[in-house]
Amino acid sequence: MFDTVRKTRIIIIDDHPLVSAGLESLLAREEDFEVIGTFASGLAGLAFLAQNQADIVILDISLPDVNGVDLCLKIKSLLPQCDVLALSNHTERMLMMQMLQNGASGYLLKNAPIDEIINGIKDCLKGEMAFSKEVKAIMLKPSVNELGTRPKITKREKQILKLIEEGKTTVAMADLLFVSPLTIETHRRNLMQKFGVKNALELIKISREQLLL
Amino acid sequence: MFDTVRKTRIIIIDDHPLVSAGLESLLAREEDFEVIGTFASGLAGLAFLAQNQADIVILDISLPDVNGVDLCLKIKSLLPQCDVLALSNHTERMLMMQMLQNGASGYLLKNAPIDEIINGIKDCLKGEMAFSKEVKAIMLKPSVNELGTRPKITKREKQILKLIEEGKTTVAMADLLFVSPLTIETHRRNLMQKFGVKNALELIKISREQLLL
DNA sequence: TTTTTTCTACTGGTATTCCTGTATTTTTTA
DNA sequence: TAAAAAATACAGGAATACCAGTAGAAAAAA
Repeated sequence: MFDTVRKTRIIIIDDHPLVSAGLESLLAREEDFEVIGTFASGLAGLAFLAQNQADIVILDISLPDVNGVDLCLKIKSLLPQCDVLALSNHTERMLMMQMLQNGASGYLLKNAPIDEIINGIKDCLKGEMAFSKEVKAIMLKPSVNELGTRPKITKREKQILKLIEEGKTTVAMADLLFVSPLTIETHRRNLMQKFGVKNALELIKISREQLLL
Repeated sequence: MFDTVRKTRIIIIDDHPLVSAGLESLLAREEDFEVIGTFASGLAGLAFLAQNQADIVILDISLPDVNGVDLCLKIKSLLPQCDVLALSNHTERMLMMQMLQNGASGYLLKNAPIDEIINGIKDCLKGEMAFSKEVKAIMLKPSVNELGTRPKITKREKQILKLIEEGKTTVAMADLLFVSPLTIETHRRNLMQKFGVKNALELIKISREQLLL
Protein backbone atom coordinates (compact mmCIF):
# COMPACT_ATOMS: atom_id res chain seq x y z
CA MET A 1 0.00 0.00 0.00
CA PHE A 2 1.12 3.50 -0.84
CA ASP A 3 -1.47 5.31 1.16
CA THR A 4 0.71 5.92 4.15
CA VAL A 5 3.46 7.65 2.20
CA ARG A 6 1.33 9.30 -0.44
CA LYS A 7 1.14 13.05 -0.20
CA THR A 8 -2.15 14.80 0.48
CA ARG A 9 -3.51 16.01 -2.81
CA ILE A 10 -4.87 19.51 -2.59
CA ILE A 11 -6.92 21.53 -5.03
CA ILE A 12 -7.41 25.27 -4.76
CA ILE A 13 -10.36 27.04 -6.30
CA ASP A 14 -10.11 30.79 -5.91
CA ASP A 15 -10.47 33.58 -8.40
CA HIS A 16 -7.74 35.66 -6.82
CA PRO A 17 -4.46 34.53 -8.32
CA LEU A 18 -2.65 36.23 -5.51
CA VAL A 19 -4.41 34.14 -2.91
CA SER A 20 -3.89 30.94 -4.85
CA ALA A 21 -0.24 31.69 -5.32
CA GLY A 22 0.19 32.62 -1.69
CA LEU A 23 -1.48 29.50 -0.48
CA GLU A 24 0.44 27.35 -2.89
CA SER A 25 3.77 28.73 -1.79
CA LEU A 26 2.83 28.22 1.85
CA LEU A 27 1.70 24.68 1.29
CA ALA A 28 4.86 23.93 -0.65
CA ARG A 29 6.74 24.24 2.62
CA GLU A 30 4.83 21.32 4.07
CA GLU A 31 6.38 17.97 3.27
CA ASP A 32 3.26 15.91 2.96
CA PHE A 33 1.16 18.32 0.96
CA GLU A 34 0.93 18.55 -2.77
CA VAL A 35 -1.13 21.11 -4.65
CA ILE A 36 -2.24 19.26 -7.75
CA GLY A 37 -4.30 22.03 -9.24
CA THR A 38 -5.35 25.66 -8.79
CA PHE A 39 -8.36 27.09 -10.57
CA ALA A 40 -9.80 30.56 -10.90
CA SER A 41 -13.29 29.40 -11.77
CA GLY A 42 -15.65 26.92 -10.20
CA LEU A 43 -16.44 24.93 -13.29
CA ALA A 44 -12.80 24.55 -14.27
CA GLY A 45 -12.10 23.16 -10.82
CA LEU A 46 -15.07 20.83 -10.96
CA ALA A 47 -14.01 19.47 -14.33
CA PHE A 48 -10.56 18.70 -12.98
CA LEU A 49 -11.98 17.09 -9.86
CA ALA A 50 -14.10 14.78 -11.93
CA GLN A 51 -11.00 13.38 -13.56
CA ASN A 52 -8.42 13.55 -10.83
CA GLN A 53 -8.38 12.20 -7.32
CA ALA A 54 -8.03 14.83 -4.66
CA ASP A 55 -8.12 14.67 -0.87
CA ILE A 56 -9.18 18.19 -0.12
CA VAL A 57 -10.55 21.18 -1.98
CA ILE A 58 -9.88 24.62 -0.65
CA LEU A 59 -12.79 26.59 -1.93
CA ASP A 60 -13.50 30.27 -2.22
CA ILE A 61 -17.14 31.40 -2.12
CA SER A 62 -17.13 34.34 -4.49
CA LEU A 63 -16.32 32.87 -7.86
CA PRO A 64 -16.92 34.31 -11.30
CA ASP A 65 -19.11 31.51 -12.64
CA VAL A 66 -20.81 29.65 -9.78
CA ASN A 67 -21.01 30.40 -6.10
CA GLY A 68 -18.98 28.34 -3.68
CA VAL A 69 -21.99 27.26 -1.65
CA ASP A 70 -23.58 25.47 -4.57
CA LEU A 71 -20.26 24.20 -5.78
CA CYS A 72 -19.56 22.66 -2.39
CA LEU A 73 -22.76 20.65 -2.55
CA LYS A 74 -21.91 19.55 -6.06
CA ILE A 75 -18.44 18.43 -5.09
CA LYS A 76 -19.63 16.55 -2.02
CA SER A 77 -22.30 14.75 -3.99
CA LEU A 78 -19.85 13.72 -6.69
CA LEU A 79 -16.93 12.97 -4.39
CA PRO A 80 -18.13 12.33 -0.85
CA GLN A 81 -14.72 11.26 0.34
CA CYS A 82 -13.11 14.52 -0.71
CA ASP A 83 -13.02 17.21 1.96
CA VAL A 84 -14.12 20.72 1.16
CA LEU A 85 -12.73 23.57 3.18
CA ALA A 86 -14.18 27.03 2.68
CA LEU A 87 -11.71 29.90 2.49
CA SER A 88 -13.55 33.14 2.16
CA ASN A 89 -13.71 36.82 2.94
CA HIS A 90 -17.35 36.66 3.89
CA THR A 91 -18.22 36.95 7.55
CA GLU A 92 -21.92 36.29 7.20
CA ARG A 93 -23.20 33.60 9.51
CA MET A 94 -25.63 32.41 6.92
CA LEU A 95 -22.90 31.61 4.46
CA MET A 96 -21.03 29.63 7.07
CA MET A 97 -24.13 27.66 7.93
CA GLN A 98 -24.92 27.02 4.31
CA MET A 99 -21.42 25.78 3.59
CA LEU A 100 -21.53 23.39 6.52
CA GLN A 101 -24.96 22.21 5.55
CA ASN A 102 -23.61 21.48 2.11
CA GLY A 103 -20.91 19.29 3.51
CA ALA A 104 -17.95 21.58 4.04
CA SER A 105 -15.47 20.44 6.69
CA GLY A 106 -14.67 23.91 7.86
CA TYR A 107 -14.67 27.60 7.20
CA LEU A 108 -11.58 29.80 7.26
CA LEU A 109 -11.38 33.51 6.74
CA LYS A 110 -8.84 34.90 4.32
CA ASN A 111 -7.70 37.49 6.77
CA ALA A 112 -6.79 34.84 9.31
CA PRO A 113 -3.17 34.36 10.32
CA ILE A 114 -1.19 31.98 8.18
CA ASP A 115 -0.84 29.34 10.86
CA GLU A 116 -4.55 29.32 11.48
CA ILE A 117 -5.05 28.52 7.84
CA ILE A 118 -2.39 25.83 7.67
CA ASN A 119 -3.57 24.22 10.88
CA GLY A 120 -7.12 24.42 9.63
CA ILE A 121 -6.20 22.36 6.62
CA LYS A 122 -4.41 19.83 8.80
CA ASP A 123 -7.34 19.55 11.21
CA CYS A 124 -9.66 19.09 8.34
CA LEU A 125 -7.62 16.17 7.05
CA LYS A 126 -7.64 14.61 10.50
CA GLY A 127 -11.39 14.51 10.24
CA GLU A 128 -12.00 17.50 12.50
CA MET A 129 -13.94 20.57 11.69
CA ALA A 130 -11.77 23.59 11.01
CA PHE A 131 -12.77 27.14 11.78
CA SER A 132 -10.72 30.25 12.10
CA LYS A 133 -11.04 32.10 15.37
CA GLU A 134 -13.24 34.85 14.04
CA VAL A 135 -15.56 32.32 12.43
CA LYS A 136 -16.07 30.56 15.73
CA ALA A 137 -16.99 33.84 17.39
CA ILE A 138 -19.48 34.68 14.68
CA MET A 139 -21.09 31.29 14.73
CA LEU A 140 -21.40 31.11 18.49
CA LYS A 141 -23.33 34.26 19.09
CA PRO A 142 -26.79 33.89 17.59
CA SER A 143 -27.78 36.93 15.63
CA VAL A 144 -30.82 38.90 16.71
CA ASN A 145 -33.07 37.76 13.95
CA GLU A 146 -32.19 34.15 14.07
CA LEU A 147 -33.29 32.78 17.38
CA GLY A 148 -35.72 30.43 15.76
CA THR A 149 -35.22 29.60 12.15
CA ARG A 150 -34.45 32.11 9.47
CA PRO A 151 -37.45 33.09 7.44
CA LYS A 152 -38.05 31.16 4.26
CA ILE A 153 -38.75 33.59 1.51
CA THR A 154 -40.37 32.68 -1.76
CA LYS A 155 -39.02 33.22 -5.24
CA ARG A 156 -41.34 36.10 -5.86
CA GLU A 157 -40.47 37.69 -2.54
CA LYS A 158 -36.79 37.42 -3.29
CA GLN A 159 -37.40 39.12 -6.59
CA ILE A 160 -39.27 41.95 -4.96
CA LEU A 161 -36.68 42.26 -2.24
CA LYS A 162 -34.08 42.88 -4.90
CA LEU A 163 -36.20 45.57 -6.50
CA ILE A 164 -36.72 47.21 -3.14
CA GLU A 165 -32.96 47.25 -2.67
CA GLU A 166 -32.66 49.05 -5.96
CA GLY A 167 -34.87 51.79 -4.63
CA LYS A 168 -37.91 50.98 -6.72
CA THR A 169 -41.26 52.26 -5.51
CA THR A 170 -44.33 50.08 -5.24
CA VAL A 171 -45.82 51.45 -8.43
CA ALA A 172 -42.59 51.05 -10.36
CA MET A 173 -42.31 47.44 -9.28
CA ALA A 174 -45.93 46.80 -10.18
CA ASP A 175 -45.36 48.18 -13.67
CA LEU A 176 -42.25 46.10 -14.04
CA LEU A 177 -43.86 42.84 -13.01
CA PHE A 178 -47.25 43.52 -14.58
CA VAL A 179 -49.15 43.10 -11.35
CA SER A 180 -51.21 45.39 -9.17
CA PRO A 181 -49.41 47.71 -6.77
CA LEU A 182 -51.53 46.13 -4.08
CA THR A 183 -49.89 42.82 -4.77
CA ILE A 184 -46.48 44.36 -4.37
CA GLU A 185 -47.56 45.88 -1.10
CA THR A 186 -48.70 42.52 0.13
CA HIS A 187 -45.38 40.98 -0.77
CA ARG A 188 -43.46 43.71 0.91
CA ARG A 189 -45.64 43.40 3.95
CA ASN A 190 -45.06 39.66 4.10
CA LEU A 191 -41.34 40.21 3.76
CA MET A 192 -41.31 42.70 6.58
CA GLN A 193 -43.35 40.36 8.72
CA LYS A 194 -41.08 37.43 8.00
CA PHE A 195 -37.98 39.37 8.90
CA GLY A 196 -39.62 41.03 11.84
CA VAL A 197 -38.88 44.59 10.76
CA LYS A 198 -41.11 47.56 10.29
CA ASN A 199 -39.95 49.35 7.19
CA ALA A 200 -38.31 48.72 3.88
CA LEU A 201 -35.00 50.27 4.86
CA GLU A 202 -34.53 47.85 7.72
CA LEU A 203 -35.64 45.12 5.42
CA ILE A 204 -32.78 45.60 3.02
CA LYS A 205 -30.34 46.00 5.86
CA ILE A 206 -31.35 42.70 7.42
CA SER A 207 -31.57 40.88 4.14
CA ARG A 208 -28.07 42.00 3.31
CA GLU A 209 -26.78 40.66 6.59
CA GLN A 210 -28.58 37.38 6.39
CA LEU A 211 -28.83 36.28 2.83
CA LEU A 212 -26.18 38.20 1.02
CA LEU A 213 -27.92 38.11 -2.33
CA MET B 1 27.29 55.04 -6.13
CA PHE B 2 25.29 52.02 -5.16
CA ASP B 3 22.01 53.21 -6.58
CA THR B 4 22.25 51.31 -9.82
CA VAL B 5 22.72 47.94 -8.19
CA ARG B 6 20.58 48.45 -5.15
CA LYS B 7 17.44 46.38 -5.06
CA THR B 8 14.03 48.02 -5.10
CA ARG B 9 12.78 48.15 -1.54
CA ILE B 10 9.15 47.15 -1.30
CA ILE B 11 6.70 47.40 1.56
CA ILE B 12 3.41 45.58 1.63
CA ILE B 13 0.50 46.77 3.73
CA ASP B 14 -2.40 44.34 3.61
CA ASP B 15 -4.45 42.77 6.33
CA HIS B 16 -4.75 39.47 4.50
CA PRO B 17 -1.69 37.43 5.39
CA LEU B 18 -2.40 35.18 2.48
CA VAL B 19 -2.18 38.04 0.05
CA SER B 20 0.97 39.41 1.63
CA ALA B 21 2.57 36.00 1.60
CA GLY B 22 1.52 35.36 -1.97
CA LEU B 23 2.85 38.66 -3.13
CA GLU B 24 6.05 38.23 -1.24
CA SER B 25 6.74 34.84 -2.72
CA LEU B 26 6.02 36.16 -6.19
CA LEU B 27 8.28 39.12 -5.73
CA ALA B 28 11.02 36.91 -4.36
CA ARG B 29 11.37 35.47 -7.84
CA GLU B 30 12.35 38.83 -9.18
CA GLU B 31 16.06 39.55 -8.91
CA ASP B 32 15.95 43.24 -8.27
CA PHE B 33 13.08 43.32 -5.80
CA GLU B 34 13.32 43.10 -2.08
CA VAL B 35 10.37 43.08 0.27
CA ILE B 36 11.67 44.83 3.35
CA GLY B 37 8.44 44.69 5.33
CA THR B 38 4.90 43.42 5.33
CA PHE B 39 2.26 44.83 7.64
CA ALA B 40 -1.29 43.87 8.44
CA SER B 41 -2.27 47.29 9.74
CA GLY B 42 -1.91 50.77 8.36
CA LEU B 43 -0.31 52.35 11.37
CA ALA B 44 2.26 49.60 11.75
CA GLY B 45 3.24 50.15 8.15
CA LEU B 46 3.39 53.88 8.57
CA ALA B 47 5.60 53.59 11.63
CA PHE B 48 8.03 51.40 9.71
CA LEU B 49 8.01 53.73 6.74
CA ALA B 50 8.94 56.64 8.92
CA GLN B 51 12.13 54.89 9.95
CA ASN B 52 13.11 52.93 6.87
CA GLN B 53 13.67 53.96 3.31
CA ALA B 54 11.36 52.32 0.82
CA ASP B 55 10.86 52.77 -2.89
CA ILE B 56 7.32 51.58 -3.20
CA VAL B 57 4.43 50.75 -0.93
CA ILE B 58 1.86 48.23 -2.08
CA LEU B 59 -1.21 49.30 -0.23
CA ASP B 60 -4.53 47.65 0.44
CA ILE B 61 -7.56 49.88 0.97
CA SER B 62 -9.55 47.92 3.53
CA LEU B 63 -7.40 47.90 6.61
CA PRO B 64 -8.39 47.29 10.20
CA ASP B 65 -7.22 50.61 11.64
CA VAL B 66 -7.15 53.28 8.94
CA ASN B 67 -8.42 53.27 5.39
CA GLY B 68 -5.96 53.06 2.54
CA VAL B 69 -7.16 56.24 0.92
CA ASP B 70 -6.24 58.37 3.89
CA LEU B 71 -3.08 56.40 4.49
CA CYS B 72 -1.96 57.02 0.95
CA LEU B 73 -2.22 60.75 1.42
CA LYS B 74 -0.30 60.47 4.66
CA ILE B 75 2.48 58.46 3.09
CA LYS B 76 2.81 60.75 0.11
CA SER B 77 2.99 63.81 2.30
CA LEU B 78 5.65 62.27 4.51
CA LEU B 79 7.61 60.56 1.75
CA PRO B 80 6.87 62.18 -1.58
CA GLN B 81 9.56 60.19 -3.37
CA CYS B 82 8.04 56.86 -2.34
CA ASP B 83 5.56 55.37 -4.77
CA VAL B 84 2.23 54.10 -3.54
CA LEU B 85 0.46 51.43 -5.52
CA ALA B 86 -3.07 50.48 -4.54
CA LEU B 87 -3.89 46.80 -4.50
CA SER B 88 -7.52 46.29 -3.66
CA ASN B 89 -10.67 44.28 -4.12
CA HIS B 90 -12.79 47.36 -4.53
CA THR B 91 -14.08 48.16 -7.97
CA GLU B 92 -15.68 51.47 -7.12
CA ARG B 93 -14.65 54.29 -9.39
CA MET B 94 -14.71 56.74 -6.55
CA LEU B 95 -12.09 54.87 -4.62
CA MET B 96 -9.81 54.76 -7.63
CA MET B 97 -10.19 58.46 -8.16
CA GLN B 98 -9.58 59.21 -4.53
CA MET B 99 -6.45 57.09 -4.44
CA LEU B 100 -5.06 58.82 -7.51
CA GLN B 101 -5.97 62.20 -6.13
CA ASN B 102 -4.07 61.29 -2.99
CA GLY B 103 -0.96 60.56 -4.96
CA ALA B 104 -1.13 56.86 -5.75
CA SER B 105 0.83 55.77 -8.81
CA GLY B 106 -1.67 53.15 -9.81
CA TYR B 107 -4.52 50.88 -8.87
CA LEU B 108 -4.46 47.12 -9.24
CA LEU B 109 -7.22 44.68 -8.46
CA LYS B 110 -6.46 41.65 -6.36
CA ASN B 111 -8.26 39.38 -8.75
CA ALA B 112 -5.99 40.45 -11.60
CA PRO B 113 -3.65 37.92 -13.19
CA ILE B 114 -0.26 37.61 -11.55
CA ASP B 115 1.65 39.11 -14.46
CA GLU B 116 -0.61 42.12 -14.50
CA ILE B 117 0.28 42.71 -10.88
CA ILE B 118 4.01 42.18 -11.31
CA ASN B 119 4.11 44.33 -14.44
CA GLY B 120 2.05 46.93 -12.65
CA ILE B 121 4.70 47.21 -9.99
CA LYS B 122 7.43 47.47 -12.59
CA ASP B 123 5.58 50.13 -14.56
CA CYS B 124 5.03 52.04 -11.40
CA LEU B 125 8.76 52.08 -10.68
CA LYS B 126 9.48 53.28 -14.19
CA GLY B 127 7.37 56.30 -13.38
CA GLU B 128 4.34 55.17 -15.30
CA MET B 129 0.83 54.83 -13.97
CA ALA B 130 -0.19 51.24 -13.37
CA PHE B 131 -3.73 49.99 -13.72
CA SER B 132 -5.07 46.52 -14.11
CA LYS B 133 -7.22 45.94 -17.15
CA GLU B 134 -10.50 45.96 -15.29
CA VAL B 135 -9.60 49.18 -13.54
CA LYS B 136 -8.99 50.90 -16.86
CA ALA B 137 -12.40 49.79 -18.08
CA ILE B 138 -14.10 51.08 -14.97
CA MET B 139 -12.34 54.40 -15.02
CA LEU B 140 -12.96 55.06 -18.69
CA LYS B 141 -16.73 54.81 -18.70
CA PRO B 142 -18.17 57.71 -16.76
CA SER B 143 -20.83 56.63 -14.32
CA VAL B 144 -24.36 57.96 -14.67
CA ASN B 145 -24.31 60.16 -11.63
CA GLU B 146 -20.99 61.72 -12.26
CA LEU B 147 -21.29 63.78 -15.36
CA GLY B 148 -20.92 67.01 -13.48
CA THR B 149 -19.37 66.96 -10.08
CA ARG B 150 -20.42 64.65 -7.31
CA PRO B 151 -22.45 66.37 -4.65
CA LYS B 152 -20.63 67.70 -1.65
CA ILE B 153 -22.34 66.53 1.48
CA THR B 154 -21.83 68.01 4.90
CA LYS B 155 -20.71 66.24 8.04
CA ARG B 156 -24.20 66.20 9.47
CA GLU B 157 -25.65 64.92 6.25
CA LYS B 158 -23.14 62.12 6.12
CA GLN B 159 -24.10 61.20 9.64
CA ILE B 160 -27.77 61.10 8.79
CA LEU B 161 -27.11 59.17 5.62
CA LYS B 162 -25.51 56.49 7.70
CA LEU B 163 -28.49 56.33 10.01
CA ILE B 164 -30.81 56.10 7.04
CA GLU B 165 -28.77 53.18 5.77
CA GLU B 166 -29.29 51.49 9.08
CA GLY B 167 -33.03 51.65 8.58
CA LYS B 168 -33.69 54.35 11.15
CA THR B 169 -36.88 56.34 10.86
CA THR B 170 -37.03 60.11 11.04
CA VAL B 171 -38.29 60.06 14.60
CA ALA B 172 -35.68 57.55 15.71
CA MET B 173 -32.91 59.67 14.23
CA ALA B 174 -34.31 62.79 15.83
CA ASP B 175 -34.30 61.10 19.24
CA LEU B 176 -30.79 59.89 18.69
CA LEU B 177 -29.38 63.26 17.70
CA PHE B 178 -31.54 65.33 20.05
CA VAL B 179 -33.00 67.46 17.30
CA SER B 180 -36.46 67.94 15.89
CA PRO B 181 -37.78 65.37 13.44
CA LEU B 182 -38.35 68.27 11.12
CA THR B 183 -34.66 68.93 11.06
CA ILE B 184 -33.99 65.36 10.09
CA GLU B 185 -36.52 65.64 7.32
CA THR B 186 -34.83 68.71 6.02
CA HIS B 187 -31.48 66.95 5.98
CA ARG B 188 -32.90 63.96 4.22
CA ARG B 189 -34.58 66.21 1.70
CA ASN B 190 -31.34 68.01 1.04
CA LEU B 191 -29.54 64.73 0.61
CA MET B 192 -32.12 63.50 -1.86
CA GLN B 193 -31.94 66.73 -3.74
CA LYS B 194 -28.16 66.67 -3.89
CA PHE B 195 -28.08 63.15 -5.21
CA GLY B 196 -31.01 63.75 -7.51
CA VAL B 197 -33.12 60.89 -6.22
CA LYS B 198 -36.65 60.74 -4.95
CA ASN B 199 -36.66 58.38 -2.01
CA ALA B 200 -34.46 57.15 0.78
CA LEU B 201 -33.98 53.72 -0.74
CA GLU B 202 -32.45 55.14 -3.88
CA LEU B 203 -30.43 57.42 -1.72
CA ILE B 204 -28.61 54.65 0.03
CA LYS B 205 -28.15 52.78 -3.21
CA ILE B 206 -26.49 55.76 -4.86
CA SER B 207 -24.46 56.70 -1.84
CA ARG B 208 -23.13 53.19 -1.67
CA GLU B 209 -22.04 53.36 -5.27
CA GLN B 210 -20.46 56.75 -5.03
CA LEU B 211 -18.95 57.22 -1.65
CA LEU B 212 -18.58 53.78 -0.23
CA LEU B 213 -18.76 54.83 3.36
C1' DT C 1 -15.52 91.20 10.45
C1' DT C 2 -18.48 90.36 6.89
C1' DT C 3 -20.09 86.68 4.00
C1' DT C 4 -21.27 82.12 3.24
C1' DT C 5 -22.39 77.69 4.63
C1' DT C 6 -24.41 74.64 7.70
C1' DC C 7 -27.63 73.30 11.07
C1' DT C 8 -31.65 74.05 12.91
C1' DA C 9 -36.96 74.33 12.66
C1' DC C 10 -41.47 75.51 11.03
C1' DT C 11 -46.12 75.57 7.94
C1' DG C 12 -49.14 73.30 4.91
C1' DG C 13 -50.11 69.99 1.75
C1' DT C 14 -49.50 65.49 -1.10
C1' DA C 15 -47.94 60.88 -1.77
C1' DT C 16 -46.52 56.66 -0.20
C1' DT C 17 -45.88 53.35 2.97
C1' DC C 18 -47.49 50.55 6.53
C1' DC C 19 -51.27 48.05 9.21
C1' DT C 20 -55.22 44.78 9.63
C1' DG C 21 -58.03 41.79 7.57
C1' DT C 22 -59.98 39.18 3.75
C1' DA C 23 -60.17 36.33 -0.40
C1' DT C 24 -59.58 34.12 -5.08
C1' DT C 25 -56.60 31.76 -8.24
C1' DT C 26 -52.48 29.27 -9.26
C1' DT C 27 -48.77 26.34 -8.13
C1' DT C 28 -46.46 22.98 -5.25
C1' DT C 29 -46.28 19.41 -2.18
C1' DA C 30 -47.92 15.47 0.25
C1' DT D 1 -56.11 14.11 -6.01
C1' DA D 2 -56.47 16.53 -1.77
C1' DA D 3 -54.06 19.80 1.11
C1' DA D 4 -50.78 23.40 1.68
C1' DA D 5 -48.21 27.18 0.07
C1' DA D 6 -47.62 31.02 -2.94
C1' DA D 7 -49.13 34.69 -5.79
C1' DT D 8 -52.63 37.58 -6.70
C1' DA D 9 -55.85 41.53 -5.29
C1' DC D 10 -58.80 44.59 -2.53
C1' DA D 11 -60.72 48.01 1.50
C1' DG D 12 -60.16 51.37 4.96
C1' DG D 13 -57.32 53.85 7.83
C1' DA D 14 -53.01 55.39 10.46
C1' DA D 15 -48.33 56.69 10.11
C1' DT D 16 -44.62 58.28 7.79
C1' DA D 17 -42.21 60.10 4.05
C1' DC D 18 -41.88 63.52 0.52
C1' DC D 19 -42.51 68.36 -1.60
C1' DA D 20 -42.12 73.55 -1.55
C1' DG D 21 -41.06 77.45 0.67
C1' DT D 22 -39.20 80.13 4.59
C1' DA D 23 -36.09 81.52 8.20
C1' DG D 24 -33.19 82.26 12.45
C1' DA D 25 -28.88 80.82 14.84
C1' DA D 26 -24.41 78.84 14.82
C1' DA D 27 -20.22 77.79 12.63
C1' DA D 28 -16.85 78.21 9.07
C1' DA D 29 -14.66 80.64 5.45
C1' DA D 30 -13.45 84.85 3.08
